[in-house]
Amino acid sequence: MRDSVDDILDQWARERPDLDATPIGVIGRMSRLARALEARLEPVYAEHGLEPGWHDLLATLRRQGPPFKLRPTDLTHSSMLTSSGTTKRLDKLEAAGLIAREPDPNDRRGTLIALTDKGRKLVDDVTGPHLANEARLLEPLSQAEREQLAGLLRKLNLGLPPL
Amino acid sequence: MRDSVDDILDQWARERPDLDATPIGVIGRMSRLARALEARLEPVYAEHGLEPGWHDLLATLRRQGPPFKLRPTDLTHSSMLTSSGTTKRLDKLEAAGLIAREPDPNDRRGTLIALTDKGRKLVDDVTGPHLANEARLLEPLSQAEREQLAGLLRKLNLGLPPL
DNA sequence: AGTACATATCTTCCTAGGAAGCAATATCCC
DNA sequence: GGGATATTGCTTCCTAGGAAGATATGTACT
Repeated sequence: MRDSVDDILDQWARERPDLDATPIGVIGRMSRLARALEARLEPVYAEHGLEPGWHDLLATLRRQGPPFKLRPTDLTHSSMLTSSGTTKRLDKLEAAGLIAREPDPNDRRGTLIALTDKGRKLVDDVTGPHLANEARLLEPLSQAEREQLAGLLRKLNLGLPPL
Repeated sequence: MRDSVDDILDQWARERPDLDATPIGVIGRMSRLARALEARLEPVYAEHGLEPGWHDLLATLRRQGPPFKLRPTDLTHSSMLTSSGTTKRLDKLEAAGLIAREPDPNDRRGTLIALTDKGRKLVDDVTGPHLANEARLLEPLSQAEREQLAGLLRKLNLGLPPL
């Protein structure tokens, strides 16, 4: 079976036979696939009233375990946002009553972000359906193929050159 | 070797042992990796004065072969943008003299987007270095692993449920 | 031919997030 | 201890792109 990236590779082979376009078979597919997958995660978020990106942040707090607190800096790193992006996303989540800001007792510059009870309940409600949805998206692959894919992605990730 | 997603999976196993979080090992890694890879493509674009996303559009025109023309609708699909996003991106590329809009002789509603000579030269200059950069990013994987990864991504892509 | 519906592109309006910069506090190093 | 430097979180400003809608044209069906 061929996909649209195979067509792209054929076009390059015809138009620029001097170039080796095969990296597109990996990187091009991954860019497109990542976006296509994310688009298929959003409906489950939306069913629970979550904007895209909110679950990622709430889940990061949730999986720390009690007391479900992190500094904004930590959330910035885990969410791959900039600090200004994190501030804005936290503003929304705070306005929705899902997180609360409190002063960091160990650093008077800092703030701690805490899951509220409401946020905790919400993330606990949505994470099950969310993971079931992700599992559904992976159904085209066998269990062995999923593990193989995860392993290749890990290897590539660990070998990434610094930016 | 473990990566940061392995830590995330451990956290979920501890906090929510009732859930199967393993899909994150594929989908979470892919989302993060796709963004990390894209960030590492941008410096090469920037060296040639291209904004992110411009190369994708110019390359789509280039690999069609002569006369290097497509309708905006086609570009919308290939770039995974909406039509309004495409219009704006085309505005920028037109202002930069890299593409030209001309009336579609076969459809009076339509427009054809054509690579200008300048656009053609630019995309021909940048695609080589761009592909070399992509190849560099894939160096952590052996040739066999790259093919395996491309195959798994293709399979997953082809099996994706409709949105 | 004419009516209904579909499609192509662009426009308007809006928002998420980035870049740069700021004030407060912390850390380092002599 | 005290001055230089780093870090924290936020603010301001800006832009890329989405959603919804408008307009013009094409297509299908009677």
